[in-house]
Amino acid sequence: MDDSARLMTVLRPVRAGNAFEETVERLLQAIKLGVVAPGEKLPPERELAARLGISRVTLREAIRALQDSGYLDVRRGRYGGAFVTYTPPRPGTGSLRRMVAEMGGDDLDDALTFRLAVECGAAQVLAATPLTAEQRQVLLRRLSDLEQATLEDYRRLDTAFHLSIAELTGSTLLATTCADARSRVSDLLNAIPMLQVNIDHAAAQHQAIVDAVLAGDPDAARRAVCEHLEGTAALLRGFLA
Amino acid sequence: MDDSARLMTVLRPVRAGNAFEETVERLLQAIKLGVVAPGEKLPPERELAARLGISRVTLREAIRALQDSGYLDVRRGRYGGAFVTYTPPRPGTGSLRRMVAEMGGDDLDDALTFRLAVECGAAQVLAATPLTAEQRQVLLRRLSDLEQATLEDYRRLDTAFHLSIAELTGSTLLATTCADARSRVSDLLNAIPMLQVNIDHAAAQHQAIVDAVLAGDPDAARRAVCEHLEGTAALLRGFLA
DNA sequence: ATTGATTGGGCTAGTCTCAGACCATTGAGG
DNA sequence: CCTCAATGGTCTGAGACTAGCCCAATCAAT
Repeated sequence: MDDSARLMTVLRPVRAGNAFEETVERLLQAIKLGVVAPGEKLPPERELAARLGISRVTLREAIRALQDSGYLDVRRGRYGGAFVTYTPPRPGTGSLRRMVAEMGGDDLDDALTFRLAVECGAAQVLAATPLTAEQRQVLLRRLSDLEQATLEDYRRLDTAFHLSIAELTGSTLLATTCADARSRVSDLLNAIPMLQVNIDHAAAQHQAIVDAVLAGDPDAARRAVCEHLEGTAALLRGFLA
Repeated sequence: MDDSARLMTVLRPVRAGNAFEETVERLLQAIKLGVVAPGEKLPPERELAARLGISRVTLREAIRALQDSGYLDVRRGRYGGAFVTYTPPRPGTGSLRRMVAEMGGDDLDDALTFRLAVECGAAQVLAATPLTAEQRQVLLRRLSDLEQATLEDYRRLDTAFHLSIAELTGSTLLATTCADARSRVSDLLNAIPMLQVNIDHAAAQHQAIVDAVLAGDPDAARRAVCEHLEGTAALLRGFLA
């Protein structure tokens, strides 16, 4: 926490890896967050390369790697493309332990703290903002989508709900940061068995979050998100104890 | 806020620029945030290049650019190095308008919202954490440093105080995010004339933040940071109206 | 004055990445 | 059955970036 800590913070690596690695990471984020749902396809290579600001060659290497790993099914010709084949693996505590071991305990705490801070911050900001009728509708829509979700779609729609809160603030930076925070723990969340008790509990908390936001109560919104995320974190740690 | 918005969020450019540009940006961040104070020097090129994960050639190009722009004074030989010569320009509303025009109004709102969310989130998390005696000391030290600051050092120590809150949470991700958020508005903050009234007002708010954190009251911490940052944001917008 | 450690300055060969052009495959619509 | 638009597959030359090496300058210690 002294000045040298701040040096480490700011003078950290400029790049997380080479273009290929960063591209794989980004595509994996899109897939695992369900931004591109199973069965859907990525944008055409030319368009995607332009969006990501990389060359088609590099993009194709990344797509090839994900194809080899079983995340994508690439088809040629018109109406072809890179189709998402990935579905979250069946939860099991064994795989959870393995993933945490790979990640490292400090990194897990870091990721959970990070997510707690940015999601609480987003909810608080949104609750302090006067919302349009359209914004309220989006939020309620996400909530009802989640309530009617099948077990298959639950995680994806849960992600959509949480990310919508950040998106509705209108801050792109905040939205990308929340997406990043979520993706850092998404594998772990997917490994938690989904019990009906937990889902019901989560549903009540989601409702409380929406209520607080719509009521324009930042403190209540903060508390509701905090409670929800700490519940999830506790569940996670419970399977590790 | 529909699904296409989420596509834009996740499938954004992988890289903000080439290695040279990103390195210049990072060094500028270290200088403008005062992580390397005026008169101090950057780490030796070899060490710095290793930390940033780039080659010495690229680093030297970036340093050269900052030297040409008057941010650094580079001296050879033992006890040489790249010394920071930059000091924040004298505030003036004219330069502020120009900078905002360059930045774009939407980007300004984005940056301010982002900063509000992450700093409130950090303070809330820290207040919810049981602090060690050492952590309390660090926080109090930063506060007293700021209270005794000369006009010359005020901005730098104000930055140090705010960043310490995120650092004390122990989350590297949160610390880097807060540093990033601050650097996005630092030029604008530096352009605001510093009136004694505002400094006194800010001092009281800083004290309120520390009180809430030490008292372990997340809601109060959130409110205190929110009030403080919205005061600054209002001041900023005031000079633009 | 000499020496030695530390630091910036510069060169080269090799790898990564890119832009752009062209080829191959697919399938809907005429 | 043909055609054509959309899409993935491939190649090439140029530029960006890197690792590693050696040179040049500076200054405290001797």
